[in-house]
Amino acid sequence: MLSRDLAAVFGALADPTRLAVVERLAQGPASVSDLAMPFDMAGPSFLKHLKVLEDAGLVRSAKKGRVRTVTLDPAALAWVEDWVARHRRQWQGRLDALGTFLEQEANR
Amino acid sequence: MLSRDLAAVFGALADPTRLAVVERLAQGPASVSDLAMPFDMAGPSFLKHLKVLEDAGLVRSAKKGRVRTVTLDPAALAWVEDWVARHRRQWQGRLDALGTFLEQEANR
DNA sequence: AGATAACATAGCCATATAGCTATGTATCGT
DNA sequence: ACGATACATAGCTATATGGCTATGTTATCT
Repeated sequence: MLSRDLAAVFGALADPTRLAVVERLAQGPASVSDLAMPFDMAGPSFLKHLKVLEDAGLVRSAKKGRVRTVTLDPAALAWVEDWVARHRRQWQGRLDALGTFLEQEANR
Repeated sequence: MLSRDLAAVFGALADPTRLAVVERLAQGPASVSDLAMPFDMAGPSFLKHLKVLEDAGLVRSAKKGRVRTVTLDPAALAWVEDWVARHRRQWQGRLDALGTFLEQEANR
């Protein structure tokens, strides 16, 4: 279904570097070099990670002068949270129904 | 930090096949062949996907006779939901703070 | 104007991933 | 006992991913 794009979002989060970048961005926007600083990684390698995050819709960016500022886009995170919450609830519902069933069985 | 394992969970969900399997399992446990049926894929290929899900802790399984039954493990999903919710909230807090700031500026 | 800074692009390389076929093993049905 | 069923394992292949260096482009600084 829509699982194709959702899979891309999960894929973007499936890497320690990108996960750390998202965590950092949750505290506010930052430039590319600020974001790259904590990582012992060549520039181009890091830029690829940013591209993955942006392609997945987790991040937006705009360039002013020679510095590009990156911002978290909450839409993708909201989507992930919603999907996970829905399936957790559904599973929880199953468990509750099973509990009721076992209870009924016990009272016969 | 703990990001390493969380990345593995995201990685397990970063594939349409595995995502669909999780969706199916949210409705209740199923055997390997039941799970595999919707997919036009060779048996061993599908088994690899199940192994990825199980290694990531998203799924548990037990074999009885010749059939292995697979069950969703809610712990990993809970973890994902918690992480996403935390960072969304943090980001939302930033936005709210910015709103307050702009409002104060407007009133001077 | 020239040097430096901040990305951006191109292209290479090693490993990981996702698929396959062929074959093996342990149950189950008759 | 024997064939069929339900996984499991081994090993191959093609493409994707994540890293690098080298080089280019566009602002900013002095």
